[in-house]
Amino acid sequence: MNPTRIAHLDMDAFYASVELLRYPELRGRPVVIGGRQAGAPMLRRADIGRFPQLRDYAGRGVVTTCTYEARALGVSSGIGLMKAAKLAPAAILLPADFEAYRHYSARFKAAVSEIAPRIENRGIDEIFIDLTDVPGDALTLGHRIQHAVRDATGLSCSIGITPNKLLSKICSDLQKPNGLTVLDLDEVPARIWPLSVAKINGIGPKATARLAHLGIATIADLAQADPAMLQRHFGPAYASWLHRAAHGQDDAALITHSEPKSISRETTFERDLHPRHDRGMLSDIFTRLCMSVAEDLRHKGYCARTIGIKLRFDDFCAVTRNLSLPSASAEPAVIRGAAGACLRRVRLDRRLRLLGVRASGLCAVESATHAHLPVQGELAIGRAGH
DNA sequence: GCAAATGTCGCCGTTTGA
DNA sequence: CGGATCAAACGGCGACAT
Repeated sequence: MNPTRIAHLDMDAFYASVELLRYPELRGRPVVIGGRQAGAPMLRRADIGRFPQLRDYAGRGVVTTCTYEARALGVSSGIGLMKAAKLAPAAILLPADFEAYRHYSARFKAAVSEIAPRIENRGIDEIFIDLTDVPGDALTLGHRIQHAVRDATGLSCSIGITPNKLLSKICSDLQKPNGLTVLDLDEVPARIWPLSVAKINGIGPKATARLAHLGIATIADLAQADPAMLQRHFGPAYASWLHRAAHGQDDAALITHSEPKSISRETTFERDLHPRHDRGMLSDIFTRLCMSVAEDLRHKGYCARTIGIKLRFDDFCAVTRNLSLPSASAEPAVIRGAAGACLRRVRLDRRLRLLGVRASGLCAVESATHAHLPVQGELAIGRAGH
C-alpha cells in the first residue's frame, strides 16, 4: 500500500491565457476578462488592433480574471470594472467566452487523465489528481503533467503535490505561474505555518476576520491555539477541523464522480428595476430565467422536485424562496408557475438589482424512458373536494 | 453610486408525518 | 381520541468556492 499522494493542478490565469492563445499580439499587455457575460460577441480579425480598453467601460460588471500584467497594476478578480479602470485604464477588456474555456478545460483534463486516471473536478480550471499508485517520484510526475498540459493546450499550470488535498491546494498556489511545489508533512511547520489562515481552503473572509479578532493571523497561530478556546468560539465540528487543518491533516477522499444538486440561472440588471413601474420587464426576465433553467434541466437530463427564486434588492440584501412540487418536473410552465408562487411570498417594496431561478431536488431522467414520463400538467391537476 | 454567475454545504428553526 | 414525541423534510440564510 503506497502512502497517499495527491496533486492539485491549477491553470494559470485560465480565461485570460485562453484569450491570449486567440490573440497572441496581446501577450505582455494587461488584459482583463469581464463585463457582458452573455453572448460573448466574437471579435473578428478586422477588429484586432482596436480592442476595447478598460477606460471606455461604463457599467456595473466585475473582473472575472486578468493577466499577471494586469495584476501587477493592482487589478484582481472580483473587483468592479470601474474600479479596475482607474487602476489600469489602458488594459484590454475582453468578454468571457465560456465555450472556449470549456473546450480547453476538457483538453487539459483529458491530457492529465492519460497520465493519472483518478481525477476530481474542481470547476473549469482546476483538478485534484490521485498520484498514489502512479509510479515515479513527485517532481518528475509533476513536470510530466505540466508538459502534457502544455502540449495539449499551449497553456501553463501550477501544481502542488503533497499527502492530501488540503496541503496540495495550498501548495499549487505557492509558486505561480508554472510552479511545481512538492511538500511532505514534516515540512508543514517551516513552509505552511508562516502563511495566513486565509490560505486554507474553507477559511473565507468571515472566518479570517473572526480568527484575527482572537489574535490568530497565521496558520502557526492557529496550530498553537488552545483547542478548548477554538471550540468555544467556533463549535466542536469547525474547531476540530480548524485544528487539524493547521497541522496539515486532512483525510478527505477524492470525489471522482458526482451528480449536480441544483441548476440555476440568475441575472443582474443594467439598472435597478422597480417592481411596479418595471413590472413588464421583470416579468419577461423572470420567464426567460425559468425557460433557461428548464432548458438546462432538459439538456442535462434532470427533473426538479423543488423550484426556488432569489432576489437581490438595491441595498444588496438578498432573499430566497423555495417551493417543492407535487412531483418532479422540467416543464417551463411548471417552473414558471412555481417560481411565480415563490415571488408572491416576497414583499416587493424596494427596487431589484438581481433575479434568479433555481431548480433543486434533482432526479435523473432516463433518456430511454423519457418519452413515457408525464411531462405536462402535473401542477394543474388538483382535487376539488379538499 | 457600487457588488457577476453558478454551485455546494452547513446550520437552524419550522412543519409535517408517523 | 387527544396529546406528547421524534425524526425527516422543508425553507431561509449565510459562508465559501471558482
